[in-house]
Amino acid sequence: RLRKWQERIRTKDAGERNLQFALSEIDRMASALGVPRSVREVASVIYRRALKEDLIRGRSIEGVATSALYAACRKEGIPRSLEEISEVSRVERKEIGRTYRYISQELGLEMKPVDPKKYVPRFCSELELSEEVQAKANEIIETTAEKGLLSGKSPTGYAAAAIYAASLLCNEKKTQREVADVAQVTEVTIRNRYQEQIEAMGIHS
Amino acid sequence: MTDPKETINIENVVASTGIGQELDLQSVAMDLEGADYDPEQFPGLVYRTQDPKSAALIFRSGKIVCTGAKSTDDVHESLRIVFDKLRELSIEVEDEPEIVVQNIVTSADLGRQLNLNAIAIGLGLENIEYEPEQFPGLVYRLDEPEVVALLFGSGKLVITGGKKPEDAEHAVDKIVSRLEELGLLE
DNA sequence: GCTTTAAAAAGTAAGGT
DNA sequence: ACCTTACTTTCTAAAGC
Repeated sequence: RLRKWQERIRTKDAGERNLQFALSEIDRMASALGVPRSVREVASVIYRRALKEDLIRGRSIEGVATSALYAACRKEGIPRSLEEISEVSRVERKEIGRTYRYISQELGLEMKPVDPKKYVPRFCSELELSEEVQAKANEIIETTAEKGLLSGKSPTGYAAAAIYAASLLCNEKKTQREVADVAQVTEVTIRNRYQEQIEAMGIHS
Repeated sequence: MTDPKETINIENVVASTGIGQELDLQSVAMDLEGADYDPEQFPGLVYRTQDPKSAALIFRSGKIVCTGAKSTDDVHESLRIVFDKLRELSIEVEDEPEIVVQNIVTSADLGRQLNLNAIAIGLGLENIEYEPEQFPGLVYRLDEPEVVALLFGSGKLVITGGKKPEDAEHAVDKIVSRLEELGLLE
């Protein structure tokens, strides 16, 4: 019947419009975050897979699009924290987190936990810290993580503390507040992680 | 070495039951002191017992959910108190309503620190959820017994979703042996 | 899906002193 | 800097939206 045919067209158009909306949202957020085009493409692929696997039912298009971008950043090794992602999305942090966990699980993305070292280059450049500080921060993260200090800790707070410690050790001191602001964590978290890290590194200061 | 099973502690028991009679919650709320009833917000009336400490959710259908008790015995004792309170309001309550335990939350201690990153890889990323940016615990779902375990860096863990106290013991046994064969304990 | 109730684990956060 | 309170995760039943 003609009506069924029209309905199919209408549905197809609606689906097409939704997909275009999702992809344009991914593009808009990716631009706002300043991530490379390759990440937007990975995010688009993840979104299309989620669509194909019918994972959007009961969830908002924007939520899935945002989560796909969050996952893509991690997959490409240039993670943005949920806090940073939520600043360019109209979906709240908690919803992005739970949607990400859902699509990650359903699509079998097998995402490894974020390595704090992945945040070092970006945070250090925002703080205008030298390569020497970056190398020192990476060393602190590597060494203390091997000793088991990383379990359960947020990657951003962990990276922030190591950067703070490295800036002190390299005589390029940044205050806890400055580091806390770029990493979007509190000074309390930096203080706590910093104390554990310098103790594990056997540094007196 | 202390057997992790010895460290198991029941933290919460959830059970459901019913008095086999419909209730007018509005009048129960009026007569029962300490009752919280806001049907606009939630259809159940909340009544808390002090000893044993628990919270009972009483519904219009006469069905009741009891949560917060530290043992199955405490669940029975708490519900006995709730039943008596309702009888004092001259509401008919069956002599011994059937009480079904729906969930038991347990905590335990493996006695050694855990490298959650290594455990996440070892158990298989497809079998766990570990997002330290969102929550410090690693979520591990077991098929037998059908429970969920939350593993922490300290070596402590939480087991939930079980219906019998033995479920937690079996779960701890399986987790310990799994981590041992992966060489991730000690 | 949400609403409410309880409880533990450990990390993070916010407000007050 | 401390302390307290509170939110994140997991589970489960109930009735209703």
